[in-house]
Amino acid sequence: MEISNAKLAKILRNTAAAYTIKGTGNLFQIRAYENAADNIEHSTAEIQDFWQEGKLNQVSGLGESLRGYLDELFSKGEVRHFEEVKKGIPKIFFDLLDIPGVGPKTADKIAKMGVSSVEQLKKQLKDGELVKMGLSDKLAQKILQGLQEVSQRGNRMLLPYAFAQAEKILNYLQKCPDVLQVHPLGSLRRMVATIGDLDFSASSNSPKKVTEHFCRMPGIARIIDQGENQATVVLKNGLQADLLVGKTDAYGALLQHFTGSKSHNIKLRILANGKGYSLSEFGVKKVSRGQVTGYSQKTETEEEFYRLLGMDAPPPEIREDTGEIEAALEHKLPDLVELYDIKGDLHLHSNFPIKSPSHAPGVDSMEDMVKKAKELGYRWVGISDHPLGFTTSTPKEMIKWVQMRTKFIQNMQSRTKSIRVLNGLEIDILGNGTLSVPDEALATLDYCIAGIHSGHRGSKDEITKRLLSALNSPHVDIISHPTNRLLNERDSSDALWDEVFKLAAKNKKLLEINSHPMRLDLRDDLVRMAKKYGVKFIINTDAHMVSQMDNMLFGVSVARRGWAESKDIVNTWDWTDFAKWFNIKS
DNA sequence: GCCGTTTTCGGCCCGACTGTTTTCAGTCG
Repeated sequence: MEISNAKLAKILRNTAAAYTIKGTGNLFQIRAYENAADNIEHSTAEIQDFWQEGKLNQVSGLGESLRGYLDELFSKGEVRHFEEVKKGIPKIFFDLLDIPGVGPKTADKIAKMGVSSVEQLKKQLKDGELVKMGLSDKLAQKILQGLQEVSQRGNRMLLPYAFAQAEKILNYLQKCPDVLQVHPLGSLRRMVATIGDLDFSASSNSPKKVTEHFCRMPGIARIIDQGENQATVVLKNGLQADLLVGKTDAYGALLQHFTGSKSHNIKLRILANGKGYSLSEFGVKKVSRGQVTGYSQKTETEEEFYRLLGMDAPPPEIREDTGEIEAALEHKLPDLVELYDIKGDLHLHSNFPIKSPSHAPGVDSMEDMVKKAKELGYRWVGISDHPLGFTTSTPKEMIKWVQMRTKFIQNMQSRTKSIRVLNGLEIDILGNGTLSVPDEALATLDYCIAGIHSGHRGSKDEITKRLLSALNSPHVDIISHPTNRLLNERDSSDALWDEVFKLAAKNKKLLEINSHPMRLDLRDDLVRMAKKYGVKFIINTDAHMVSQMDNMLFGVSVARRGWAESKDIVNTWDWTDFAKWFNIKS
C-alpha cells in the first residue's frame, strides 16, 4: 500500500488529537506526534521511500517508537497502537479537524452534539441548530468561514514539491537515446504556485520508443494509457504523469500548445485567424474562409511558432493573457529577472540563542548559513532572526540582546573577507500596528524586516492599517510575506493593496517576495500591481535551515510571473547601489 | 515520544489573538 506524506501526517495528527481529547498521554508526547507530522508534511521526498531504503532515521522527529509504528504501518497498513488510541472516537471527529479554526477540543464538542457528517454540520450551522444546543454564535460563524475555505481549496501540490518530482522524471527521460528534447508542460512550466498533474513533452523521431521508455520508469504504480505518441501513468506516490511525444518538425507547436495557459492560447488562436492561420498542437496551417489552403508550416521551436504570427515568444511564466501577447506583437516583452542575477539573501533564520538556545527558530548556525551564501556566489548575506519571547521582556533586556548579537555578527564579519554579512531582524507588526522591538534597538541594525505573524484573519481595514503603520516606521526596510497566505492552508489576508503599494513606493520600502514553498508571497499578481506603483522588491528565502537557501529559484519565478525585471529587484543590484538603498556604509 | 558542546535523564517555545471563561482555554504559527 502506498501512503503519501500528506496521508501519513494526517494519521499522526489524528493520533495526537485522540490523545488530546482522551487526556491520556502527556502534552509533550502529543507534541512529538505533531512535530513528526510537520516534518513529514514538509519533506520534498517520500517518507515511504526512506522506509524502504532503511533510512527512516534520517527523518528528524522520528525516534525509536515512531519509526517502529511507521514500520508497522508501511508493512501491515495499520498500527495497532494508533487504533487503540483512536478507539471509540467517531470518524466525524477526525474529519472536523481539517477545518481551519477547529482543533481537537472544538471537534470533540461538535461530535458530541451528534453531528455525523461535514454536510450535516454545514446544514445545522446554517439552521442555527447547533447554536441552540450551546455552540457560541461567533464560533459557528468561524467554522462556516473555515468550511468555505476548505471548499475553495483544490487538491494541488506545491510548486517546489512538483518541481523536485519533475526533475527526476526529466532526468530519466533524457537517458533515452531516442529523446532529442524534453520539457515540462502546463502550470509546471509556467511555474504556477500550485500544480495539478505532472505533464511532459519530448521530441523524437521514434516516438514509440520514447513512450515505451517512459512506461518502464521506476516508481510507476500503473499505466493508465499507452499509445504511440502519448502515455499516462500513475506513480506510486499517487501523482499522475503524462507524456506527449512529438516529431521535431512541429515540436514547437506541441510545446506551445500544452504549455498554455488556456486563455493565452485562445487569444493567440483568435489573433492567428485574423492573419489567415489556424493553430494547433500539430503546427500552423494557412486558411482562407475556413478552408485549409496551405499545409503545416515548420515549427521546430516555439520561437518559430510565434514568429509566424509576427511576434516574440513570451517567457512561459507570463503566458496568462494579461498583456503579454500585445507586448510580444510590439516586441516589447519585459527582460525578466533570472536566478543568476541574485546577489544576496536577507531573510535567514539562524540558531543564534534568543534568551535560551531552544527559543531560536532556525536550526543551523550563522556561520553555516554564511558559508552556504558564499557557495551560492552571493556578494552579501543578512541574518534576520526572530526576537521571539521578548514581548514580555523589558526594552532594556531586548536592547542588550541586540547589542550582544551585533557584536557576534561584527566579530564574524571581521573573520570573513569574501562576503559582506549584514545584521538584521525580522520583527512582528503587532495588532495595533506597533512593532515588537523598541526603536532604540532597531536603529542599531543594518536593516529591519517587519511582518504580520498573528491575526491574519483581521478585516481589510485592520490589516491595511497595520501594514501602513509599519511602512511609516523609519526603521522598517522590508515588509516580509505581505499577504501572509499559506498555500493550501490559509488564504491571503485582505488589504487595500493600492494604499499599501502607494505608501511603499513613496517611503521607499521594499516588499518581500518570499521564496518559502508554502508562501510564495508577495503573490505574482500583486507583484505586477505593485510594480505599476514603482515599488521595489527583494527576493528572500526565509530559510530556517541551510538547505532551504536553495529555494531562491521559486521566489525568482514569482517575480518573473509578476513581470519583474532586475531593476525592480534590489538584491540583483551591485553592492554600491544596494548599500545606498539601505543606507549602509561600505 | 524525542533528543543530546547541560547526552541516557529531564527537559521539551511561547506569544498573539479570539472569544467570552473577568483570568482563561483553544488555536495558530
